[in-house]
Amino acid sequence: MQAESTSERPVGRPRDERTDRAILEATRELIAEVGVYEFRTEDLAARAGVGKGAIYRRYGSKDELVTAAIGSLVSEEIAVPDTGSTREDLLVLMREAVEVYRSPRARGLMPNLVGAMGRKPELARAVREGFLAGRRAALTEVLRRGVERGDLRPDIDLDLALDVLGGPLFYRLLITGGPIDEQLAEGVADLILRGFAPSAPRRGKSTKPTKEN
Amino acid sequence: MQAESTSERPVGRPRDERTDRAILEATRELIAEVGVYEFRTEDLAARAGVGKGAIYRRYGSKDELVTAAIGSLVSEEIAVPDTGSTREDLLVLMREAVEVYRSPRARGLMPNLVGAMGRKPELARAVREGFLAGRRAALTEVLRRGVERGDLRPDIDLDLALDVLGGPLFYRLLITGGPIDEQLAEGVADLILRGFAPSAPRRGKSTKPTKEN
DNA sequence: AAGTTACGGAACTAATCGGTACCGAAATAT
DNA sequence: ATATTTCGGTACCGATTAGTTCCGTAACTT
Repeated sequence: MQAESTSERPVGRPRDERTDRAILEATRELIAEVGVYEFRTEDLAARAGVGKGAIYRRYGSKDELVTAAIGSLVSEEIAVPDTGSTREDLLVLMREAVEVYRSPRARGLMPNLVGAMGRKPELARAVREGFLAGRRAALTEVLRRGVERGDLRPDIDLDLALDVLGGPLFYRLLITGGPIDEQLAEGVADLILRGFAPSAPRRGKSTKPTKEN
Repeated sequence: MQAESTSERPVGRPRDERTDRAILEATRELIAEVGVYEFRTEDLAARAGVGKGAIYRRYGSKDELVTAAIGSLVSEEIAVPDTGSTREDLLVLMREAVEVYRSPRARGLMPNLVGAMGRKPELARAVREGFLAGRRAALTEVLRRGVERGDLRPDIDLDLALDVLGGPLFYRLLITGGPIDEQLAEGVADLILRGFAPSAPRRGKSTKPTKEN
C-alpha cells in the first residue's frame, strides 16, 4: 500500500474493455427489443458473448446496468447551424431529428424508455438531458436569431415553439405511427415561421410588435 | 337444446356485475400506478376486494385481463362543437383534451400504455381507436368547416395539423413534463390558425378570417 | 329440496429469474 | 514462480408470482 496514487495499474488481469462495450451494446439492443427491464440477464450475457460474472463484476444490479446503458445513449453534441436563413437553419435541425427518430433503433427504444421514464424520475432526467437538451438548445438559438433577424415576432412563446417543433415528431413515433419524414420537417418548420411571423405591417424596418392578442 | 336462444339465464348463481366492474377499475388503477404488467394478481384481487378465483373465472390470463381493462378505457363520444367561430371550436376541443390529459389518471396511464403499445400492436390499436380516433375526427370536422368558412387555406395538410394540435400535448405529458394548460390549448390553436391562414389577398368576397387572434 | 355456479379467502404448485459460487484458463503484477 | 484478478460457462439458491385447487357459504334454477 505504498504510494498508491489514484490511477495506477491494479494487480491481476485487467478488465477487457471490449467486454465493457459488448455488455452495454447488448443491453441497449435488448432494451429496444423487449423493454427496459423485461430481458433476462442470461440472454444479455449470451448476446454479449460474456459470462454473467462479467456483468455483475461491473454492475451491482440490473438496475445499475440499465441506468448505465441508458446513460451511454447520450447523443453527440448538436451543432447550431448558421446558414443565414432562419428557415434553412430550422430545417437542418429538423432533418437531423427526423433522421435520428426514423431509425429502427429509436423506434424500438423510445416507447420502452417513455414507459420507464414515467416510473423512474432519474431515468427521465437522463433521457431529457442526454437526448433532448442539446437539440432544444440549438433550436432555441436558431429561433433567437430568427427573432433578431426579424423573421419571427419578438414575443414568441419559446416553450410552445419548441414543443410544436418536437411534439408532432414524437407523437407520430409513439402514438399515431404516422410518417416521420422530410414533409413533417418542412411542415412544422414552415408552420412556426408563418405562425410566429412578425405581426403585420411590413413597411420599412418596423420593429413594432403590434401585439393584438 | 330446446328454445335456448342466445340470452337466457344459465343455471347457478349469476355473476355479480359489481365484481366485474371492481376488477376492471382496480386493474386500471394499478396499470396507471405501476405499469401495464407490473402488478401482482394478489394485489389486484385485494384492491378489488375479490378473490383470485373471481378474476380467473372471467379472464383466462393476465394478458386477457389487461387487454380487457385497456379496452374498457374508451372515452365517451366526442361532440363536434359548432360555435360559428373556427377558433372557438378548436379551443373547445383543445380544452377538453387538456382537461383529460391533465388528470392524474391520464398522467399515470399514458406513459405505461405507450411502452406497452410499442410491443403489443393490438393494444396500440385499442388505444388509438378508443382514445384518439374520436377527437381526431372531431378536429378534422372543425378544420374542414374552417376551410369552408375561409379561415383556413384549402390545401391545408390535415395530418400535419392534427399532429400539431395533439403532438405538443403528448410531448409535454410523456417527455418534457411541461405544463398542460389553457395557454397550451390557445397557443397551438392560434398557431394553426395563423400558420394555415389563407394565403393572402382577400379581395372580392371578404370572408374575413374571423380575425380575433 | 336438489343441483349448479359464484363468492372471498387461503393454501398450494410450478415455473421463472436475479444474483452468487465455483470451475479451469488466461492475463497481468511483483 | 507466485499472487491476483480477469475471463466464459455452469450449476445452484432463494425469492417472486401466475395460475390452480379447495374450502365453506351464498345465490340462483328447476
